[in-house]
Amino acid sequence: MKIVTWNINGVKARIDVLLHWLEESQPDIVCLQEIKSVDEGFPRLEIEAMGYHIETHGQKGFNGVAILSKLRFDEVNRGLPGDDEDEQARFIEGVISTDGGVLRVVSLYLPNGNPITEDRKFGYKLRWMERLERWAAERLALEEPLVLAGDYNVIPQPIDARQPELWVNDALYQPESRGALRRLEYLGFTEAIRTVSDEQMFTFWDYQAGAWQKNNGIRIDHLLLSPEAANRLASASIEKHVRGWEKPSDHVPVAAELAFN
DNA sequence: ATGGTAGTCTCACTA
Repeated sequence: MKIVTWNINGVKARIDVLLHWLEESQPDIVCLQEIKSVDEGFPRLEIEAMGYHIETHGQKGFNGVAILSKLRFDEVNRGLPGDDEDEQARFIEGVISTDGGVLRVVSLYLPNGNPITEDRKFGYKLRWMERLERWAAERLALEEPLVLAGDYNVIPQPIDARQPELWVNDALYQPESRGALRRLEYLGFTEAIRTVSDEQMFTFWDYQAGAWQKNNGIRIDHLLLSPEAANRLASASIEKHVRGWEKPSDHVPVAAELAFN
């Protein structure tokens, strides 16, 4: 069971790239972020023609998440609980039945949080992370295979940035952001990429200032596995080459293979 | 300190 997270930065502008990547990568489940589309605008026909079920949680212009799955959904929940005032589309959970039992998958787009001087940005990010931690603690109690996949907008460690000194005033690298991610992981999650390699790897290169050409990247897209999912982890990888394609997203797909039969 | 790029029912905002 190949599960992938990918911040696609606009699904309508990226549909040709997405279809080409699906053909090449052959994922079973794809968690997309920043679809930047309302649900009715999602280009579902072409993707369904490749055998995927699609569940979206979109909004106009910004944000928006989706899950594509070769297996059908038994249940779908939209929105992160804990704040009825929060109207940003950043969270969708799908429950899928496999031959090896139930699998719970989340596609999340954590707030960027910049600038750190504005509560409506950085405060919102930290409060969102508190809500995510509470939600995750509840779900872990189910003792099911659970994958929290997404753009976390957090650089976990200095090694996860080519030039960490450039990020010291950025919301993605604040001690509060990194501490909140660490607390989430310490509930009992295994981070897939760091389980298979200690090397420096990136998942995002800015469009600006030749970041890709200079390999000036950061690692902010993560797959967090519950113990029951981590037990099944066979491999994990970053599909870096996709950043070099025509009209790319600024993020690349991050994949984990779980044994599910 | 600035600007560099990309996407979106923008004429600004988000990243």
